[in-house]
Amino acid sequence: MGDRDAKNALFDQFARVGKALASGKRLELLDLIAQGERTVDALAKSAELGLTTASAHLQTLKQANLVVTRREGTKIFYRLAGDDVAALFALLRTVADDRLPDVRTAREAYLGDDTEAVSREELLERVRSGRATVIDVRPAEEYAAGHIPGAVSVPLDELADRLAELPADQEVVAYCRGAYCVLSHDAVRLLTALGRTARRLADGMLEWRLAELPVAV
Amino acid sequence: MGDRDAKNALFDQFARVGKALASGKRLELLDLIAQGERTVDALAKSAELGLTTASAHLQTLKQANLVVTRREGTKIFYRLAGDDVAALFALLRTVADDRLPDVRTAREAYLGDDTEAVSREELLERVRSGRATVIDVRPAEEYAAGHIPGAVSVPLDELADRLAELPADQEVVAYCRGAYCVLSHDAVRLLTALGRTARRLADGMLEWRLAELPVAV
DNA sequence: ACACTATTCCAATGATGATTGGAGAACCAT
DNA sequence: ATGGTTCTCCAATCATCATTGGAATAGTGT
Repeated sequence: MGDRDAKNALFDQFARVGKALASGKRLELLDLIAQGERTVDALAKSAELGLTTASAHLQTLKQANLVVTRREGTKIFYRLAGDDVAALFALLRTVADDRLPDVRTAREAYLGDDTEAVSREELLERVRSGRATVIDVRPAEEYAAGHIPGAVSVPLDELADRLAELPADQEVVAYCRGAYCVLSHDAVRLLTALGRTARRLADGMLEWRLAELPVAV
Repeated sequence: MGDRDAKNALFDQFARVGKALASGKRLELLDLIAQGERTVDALAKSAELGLTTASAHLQTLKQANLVVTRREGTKIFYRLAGDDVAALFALLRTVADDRLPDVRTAREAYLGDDTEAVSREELLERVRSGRATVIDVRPAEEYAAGHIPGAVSVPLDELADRLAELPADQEVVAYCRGAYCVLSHDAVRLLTALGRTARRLADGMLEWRLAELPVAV
């Protein structure tokens, strides 16, 4: 047998990444950061956390080297250390969803009634043939940090007001952050209630990027 | 914005999986369980943990549904809930290794001086052309639970005694549990010290299985 | 029924993590 | 320099987790 202390040290090092992923708040911050770099203040507001609490969690993520920071004046921007981190995050959620019945329950409670989904392939095909309008319903800054080519930014809060911009005779496909983002679900429910034909991308920008599909900036 | 409580509940559910992965001891248990089902007692001994401590950690893994149990008489066998869990575990280690310099340090300290490695493809090619003898240096019960086709079980403890079984004019390729398993490193160092030509598989059975290469039982 | 084995449950202790407000540090603008 | 902004550090409190020995449970063999 190899040296016990050295083995413990190695596995404790692996556990640092596990520990970073061991809090719902941190996972929510990661979910936001995965959409593009954000400041501490913006992240705290989006995740509805106190500034110091958010900062403490971000420090934890930073010490696990899952995120890196960039300073610009008084602001500090956090972004993912790499796409391997996004892949790990996505796999964690998939495993949780596949293994834990409570995740399915919580997901259904959060996302609401299921709406019709289209796959990434179907979306690409619809865009190519001009048969659908693709809208990005995330906040504008996330769209700016990278979006599906051809998609129009229509943040969910503006959707009802900007309905006229969307062709009434065409299907609308909405997408947002990822498989557990509520925005596209809300968008489809809103559009359907207003008499439009709408569907949502089954997952979102996170999975799109991980599938190495083209991203526009 | 969606319902805050529901969103917190969802992310806290995801975090259950993270929490399960947030301990070096549990990761070591997972590493062992990934090689095939084992009893609590066997796992406690292999990981050098107290029985109740091991049981408590196994309960944690079980409550996260990363492992499942099977009873046989008085014994309870733990095994992985699925290969998705193995993939998550492997990705966690890869990300940790790529991101945390301390992991590299701890790995080098544990595995010792680096020995020459062959890729999975090279191993397959060498076996096919009969140019190498492949030995599985894990404990016999792990070999029994599944091994590389054509490999011979020579647990590390028996290697020195069973040297005569290995053709002296052929290269030996040793493999063990995975990329962070010390056994194949020790085997190569031992064989080289005894004048044999030996190399090790770059990773191990965990990665072999995840690559969906054939497994013999 | 009884002893025996394997494992979990329980309770107690110590260790680690989360959250918060307030102070401090880095930077910018005037 | 001074004041304003953004964020981190510090210290205190509370909550959660790890570890342990001993009791309890489930099953086997006599």
